[in-house]
This record gives sequence, C-alpha cells and structure tokens, in this order.
Amino acid sequence: MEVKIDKNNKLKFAPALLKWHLSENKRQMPWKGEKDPYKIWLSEIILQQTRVEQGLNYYKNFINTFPDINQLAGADDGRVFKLWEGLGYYSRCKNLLLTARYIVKERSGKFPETYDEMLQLKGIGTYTAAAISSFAFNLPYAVVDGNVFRVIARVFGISKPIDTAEGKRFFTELADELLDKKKPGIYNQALMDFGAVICKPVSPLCQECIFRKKCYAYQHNKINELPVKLKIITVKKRVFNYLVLDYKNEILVHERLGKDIWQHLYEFCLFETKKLLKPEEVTNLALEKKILKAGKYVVITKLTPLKQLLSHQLITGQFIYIHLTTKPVLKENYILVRREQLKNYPFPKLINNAIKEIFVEKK
DNA sequence: AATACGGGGTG
DNA sequence: CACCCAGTATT
Repeated sequence: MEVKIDKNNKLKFAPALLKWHLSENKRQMPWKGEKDPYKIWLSEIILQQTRVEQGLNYYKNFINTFPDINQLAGADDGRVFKLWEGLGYYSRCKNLLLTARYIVKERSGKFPETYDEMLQLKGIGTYTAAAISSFAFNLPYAVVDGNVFRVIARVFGISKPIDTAEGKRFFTELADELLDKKKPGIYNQALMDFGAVICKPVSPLCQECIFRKKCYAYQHNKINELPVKLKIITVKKRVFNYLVLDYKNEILVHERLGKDIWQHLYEFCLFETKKLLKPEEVTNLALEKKILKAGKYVVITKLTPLKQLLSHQLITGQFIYIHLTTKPVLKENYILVRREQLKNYPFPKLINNAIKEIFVEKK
C-alpha cells in the first residue's frame, strides 16, 4: 500500500532543496558547473556505480591525458584501458571509446545536444542522458540514481521496490514532477549531493535534515526500511588456476576476450576448475594440453591462493610461477611481455596482486 | 524481467 | 559481513 503524497509537499520540495544547496554542505567537484559536454560525459561514465572519491583521480587523469574528445578517440585501446585499470565495470571503458570514436567520425566531434540523441549512444542510459542534458544544456530531465531513489523513497514514503521496471517508472515520474524545470542542472546536483551528504544509505544525518518534520521515513521510523529492494544477488564461486610462465624474464600473457568478466584486461595462462587443484594437478593439466613440456620447466613459487570478490562472483586465484627452459609456442592471442613491461598492460586487481607478490616481494 | 558486470567504503 | 555506490547492456 502506498502513502498518499500531499501535493503541497511536492511543491515545496525543490525550493527547500535548492535553499539547502545554496547555503551549505554542497560538495566541491571538478565537473560541477562544467559546461563542456565531453567533460560532463566522461565524469558521468566514470561515476556510474562508483563513489565520487573513488572516481575523482581517474577523472583527473583522463582529462589530463585526453583534454578533448578527439584525443580520446585517437588513443590506442590499451592506453585507455590502462588508465581505466582498477576502476571496474570495464564495458564502460569499451563503450567510452566506441562513443568517442562515433562522435568524432560521424558527428565531427560535436556532442549531441538532446536527451534522445544521447540515449542512443553506447554506455549512456536514462540516468547519464538526464545528467548530461541537464548539466550541459539545462534541459528539464530529472536524474534518477541511487541517491534519488533513496531520498524520494524516504521523504515521500514510497515503498515500491526500486529494482523493478514498474518501480523505476514510478520513481522517474515522481522525480520529473519534483524537478525544478527552470534550474534542472543545479537541482539535479543538489538532490544527489543531498543524498550523498545527508540522506546517506546507513546512518543518515536526520538531525540536520531540512525535511525532518515531513519525512515519512523519519516520522514513521522506517529509515532502514526505505528504499525497498527486492532482488538478492547470488555470488557464484569460481576457481582460476594460473600458470605464470616465464621464459628468460618474458612472461606469457593474453587479453581476455569473449563474454566473461574482465574483458580487454590481460591475464596469465588460465585453467578454470570447479575446485581448487593442487599445483601438481594444474601442471599435469598443462602437460596434457601441451602448454608445458615434460622436463622443460621448473616450478619456482606457488602463491597462497588469493581471493577477489566481484559483485556476482567470488574468485579464488591460484598462481604457480614457472620458469621455462625452452621458448614457448605462442597460441591464440598469447604474447610474451618482459617483466618490466608488465606495468604497461591493464590487469584485473587479482592479477596485479599476484604480480606484486611474485615479482616484488621476492626481492 | 532477470542477470551480469569491479572494486572499494562503511557500519 | 552486508549493503551500496552520481547504472547500462544483454539475455
């Protein structure tokens, strides 16, 4: 059952929010007040499912390296992925490049200026299109991100789940009603700031909240009940057995392609199994597959298995460091990279952790 | 409509 | 440990 929303409360929402934003507490960020759609777009892609503090340095590095969309579009994929390394959700990086190149090629480098055109671009969904069109062009589209779901659900007592199509429609509609159509850009930033600074997911600062007297969740003691989320994510366990093959200080690596995690990042020779194998079992597998040749290798180190938690997977990584005594045959997209050059390739965090242990700690 | 996609911060 | 972050694409 839904709470009825007082129309008067809706009308007062935007002015109160803007007043709050004006007076205090607003967060300072390099893209705030920015009008260059390229910079806004870049910041929004980086910030998808990513905390401001985490994305900040990535944004600065990208802007320094690629001051405009032409430079980004002209860059090598590897260089861009290296800059993105560690930020996660790597399809964002792939789509960033696709879209940059599309805009440069098909639109002479000119960023679209309407919501609908932006929505067509790879990597831009409803949130990002609303953000760019309101920030850069002052178009009246309300952003609906995690902050907005939370603030609206609590203040207006909306118990519709936020992770269903119907719930999203409902929240988006309400968000558009609440939007200040004269100052959509400022308003959108104010709402997200408010969610991040005051109406936080855990332990929100209700004592300082301007909506305290009206807030449904606060008045009914349902701060921790709202917003409502239905789906429970399940975490799949996977075991990655890696052979780190070293021939005269050159390491065998390859780029991950296909539909799995870590697309376009690099890794060593992988044997995925259901259960953790003994190191001998991994080398036996490699012998069967003719990756290793009997008597032509020496096992140097076996790392204690490392864990890496992803949103839907728990990866256990076993790393076996092996010296080859004969030059390996390069299959598929494998390449040999000198030890000192490894740092120039983008790796998942799990692999970087292993690299640190194998090549640095050993000294 | 449901699921996959990273890594980090917080209580 | 559980939750969630300035979400999007794919199935």
